[in-house]
Amino acid sequence: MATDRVASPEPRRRLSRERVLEAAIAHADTSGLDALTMRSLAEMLEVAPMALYRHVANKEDLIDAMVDVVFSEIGVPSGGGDWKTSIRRRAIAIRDALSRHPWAVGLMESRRTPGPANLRHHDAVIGRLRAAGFDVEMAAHAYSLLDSYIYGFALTKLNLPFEFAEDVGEVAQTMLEPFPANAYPNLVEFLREHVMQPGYDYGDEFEYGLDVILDGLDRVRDTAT
Amino acid sequence: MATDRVASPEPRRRLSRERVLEAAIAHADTSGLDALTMRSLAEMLEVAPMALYRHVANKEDLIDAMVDVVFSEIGVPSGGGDWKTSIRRRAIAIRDALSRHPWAVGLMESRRTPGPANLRHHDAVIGRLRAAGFDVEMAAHAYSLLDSYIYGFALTKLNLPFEFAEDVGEVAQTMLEPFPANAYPNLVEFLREHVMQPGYDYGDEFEYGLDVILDGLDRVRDTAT
DNA sequence: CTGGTATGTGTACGATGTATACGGTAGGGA
DNA sequence: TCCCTACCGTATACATCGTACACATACCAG
Repeated sequence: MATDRVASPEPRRRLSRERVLEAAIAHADTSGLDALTMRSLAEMLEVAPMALYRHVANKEDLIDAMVDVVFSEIGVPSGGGDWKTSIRRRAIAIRDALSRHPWAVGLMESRRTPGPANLRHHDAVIGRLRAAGFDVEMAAHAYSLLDSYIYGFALTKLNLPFEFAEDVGEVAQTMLEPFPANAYPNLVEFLREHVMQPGYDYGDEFEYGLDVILDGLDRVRDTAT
Repeated sequence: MATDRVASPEPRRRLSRERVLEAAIAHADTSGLDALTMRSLAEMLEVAPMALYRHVANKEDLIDAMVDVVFSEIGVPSGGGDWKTSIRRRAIAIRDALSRHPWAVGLMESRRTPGPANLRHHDAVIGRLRAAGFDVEMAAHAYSLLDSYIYGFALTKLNLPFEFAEDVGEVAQTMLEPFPANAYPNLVEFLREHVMQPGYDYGDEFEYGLDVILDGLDRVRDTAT
């Protein structure tokens, strides 16, 4: 018998929590959270489904861990410089992370057992706001406003029934088709004169709204001082 | 045989799309969207599960219709008066509707086949902004900013791991327990000096942020004119 | 080598959405 | 009054999901 257990071409690497997490995130990134079943994940890793349960307690625990990986990718806001610059950078880091990992939208704030990267992130942002001169209450206002906007933007963008200006014509067509022509004149004008224009990308709206918010917060911070 | 089919105590009302919708929304309101299964819904209505499929095409169609009911509850912004007042009222109407129907958060913007109430709502809001002097592009900015905030606030509020100031102590305790003491000093200060104060209600943050946004939009509208 | 612990497997169960075929019933024309 | 037909509710069944449980195997300490 050729029991060459050393030179086996595929050494059949041991499973680990890290490998499970990595595969789960890759799978969710490309196929969505619905497609992430314990069975499909096991197939990717070429193990039996139940093997996963030696490394994650259950699917909930798996998702908790996946979310914490996303938080760790976001990092924490840099310390020095203008508060607006560093908070702005954080907002864009979140948007980018959520655009890499769309499945995480709607999960980021819902973990009842937040991981260390999650807590570290919140701690750092609050610290940055406090250092910028926001008192505790104003920091709460600012944090709520910023995160509502950031996650809300990701949510509405994710849920947009179209992606690029090319599709949007057809989508709008099928959306409005079952209804009488001219039933929604403002909506039609809006779609035709803005959304369907070449070069339109809803994602561009993000920074505009973000700056309105940052300027508004800066103003109330000044008056409070 | 006493075949009094008239005076039967429970006339066994016929099913209808309206009855199915009403029951589905009531069930989702009290028990969440996860608990809304075709089987549990059928049980509420005292019919066999498959009876539902005479009135809704499938679960997706059911949820589409439920979302449109929520849109119809929100209504459309009033025509007259200050634009800020009517847009502010709309924002609060959405928040209230989503607080009655938390399951709808995350679904409102994702319907690929929006119902009539949905389209009517969007049409009216765009119309109100245009009438207030926003050009098409500025209306797009404003709409994106407002809705991102409104839905984002609902999302983060929904996902908050605590509800009232009483719970928050325990929740914070269990959240921070597995980590070294003083690992997250800013977070701890924030929880202790703000969130755990008597009378704290995260919901109160909504109007503060909303007004920052409305003032910001008013300012850019003025400069554009 | 030997024994024990960590890791992977096979099988099975209850829940879910829904396809398909069937049975009852209401209501309108004869 | 009777029957026919269209509609409405039912019974059964299947694929897919998360995961409990008992067993098999692989690896490491003595």
